[in-house]
Amino acid sequence: MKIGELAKQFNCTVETIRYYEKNGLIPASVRDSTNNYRHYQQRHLDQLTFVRHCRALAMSHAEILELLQARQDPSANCRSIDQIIDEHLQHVSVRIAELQLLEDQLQTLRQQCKTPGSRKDCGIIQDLDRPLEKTVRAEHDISHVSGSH
Amino acid sequence: MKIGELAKQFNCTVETIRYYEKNGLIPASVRDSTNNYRHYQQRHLDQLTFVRHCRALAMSHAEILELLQARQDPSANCRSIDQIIDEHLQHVSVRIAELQLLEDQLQTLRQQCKTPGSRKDCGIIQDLDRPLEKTVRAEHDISHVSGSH
DNA sequence: TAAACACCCTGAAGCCACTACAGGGTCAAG
DNA sequence: CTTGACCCTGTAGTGGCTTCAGGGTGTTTA
Repeated sequence: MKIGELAKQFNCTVETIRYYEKNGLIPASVRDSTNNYRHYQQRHLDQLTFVRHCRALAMSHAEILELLQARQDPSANCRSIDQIIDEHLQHVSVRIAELQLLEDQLQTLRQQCKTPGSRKDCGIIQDLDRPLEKTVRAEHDISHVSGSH
Repeated sequence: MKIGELAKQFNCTVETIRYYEKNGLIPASVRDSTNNYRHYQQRHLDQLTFVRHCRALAMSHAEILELLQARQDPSANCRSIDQIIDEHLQHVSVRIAELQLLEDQLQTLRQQCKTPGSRKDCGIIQDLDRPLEKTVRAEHDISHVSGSH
């Protein structure tokens, strides 16, 4: 199976697959000796299924590489696998809490301007001109929607 | 006021301030003619307050630059300001919903391995070896914790 | 048989908002 | 006069791709 076909089947781009291969998320492909095209076999499909499932669960490549290790070693203990999932779940939960706090703050801000008028009287700009609350700054510091975990 | 002092007051690094200046988020600093050190005045403090407040609300630099435009033009209409906030709020809400879906999926996954044992029997790995549900893949496609908005 | 077009290759640069580092200059205290 | 804190510029790194430049290959159709 050629790379384009694989990409279509997995609903991603060929660049993504090449990128995964380069970073060891899927095994190296077999190359056609005449044109150097990549060819994929069942084991590639299986591992790509695993990887894409992990990515859909928002795991980082580092986390996925750890899980692949465990996956390849049947004698490994479950503990390390559980730990990765638990920590990841923790990241996600923290991120949700942060974003919910943010949502509240933005809704409050949005309330400052109920009636559209001139910028001079805009409560939103006036609000943003005030410094941050100490509490907010302390706990939350800076994060963004696309923020780090 | 020198850059280090400013950074301390705003609880950020000097590199961040230099970066903001380079990207037009704060006005160019006045330079000391003998040693080329940056010096900051009240207008810098005011604008940096605004910018840091926006960043604490997870706005992108592009969004902040738009708001700064409106801020500098007292004759501007409130509408554009509201719109930026509304759209940003929308991003945040969507992101929260995505992450909550993710959290559910991860909790379900975590349930697959209740008793620590050998990797051979690990329900988590077995689960990850299965392809994604079509519904999930379709609506959600791929995102990550630090995901895009 | 040749042109058109779809597909494949590599390697480098771009995205975002910083962060870190290399390699220097400046300044105040002891 | 040395130490150490601060400042400068410019470049590279982060993650997970995406895009682009500049090619080669393969199939189909005129």
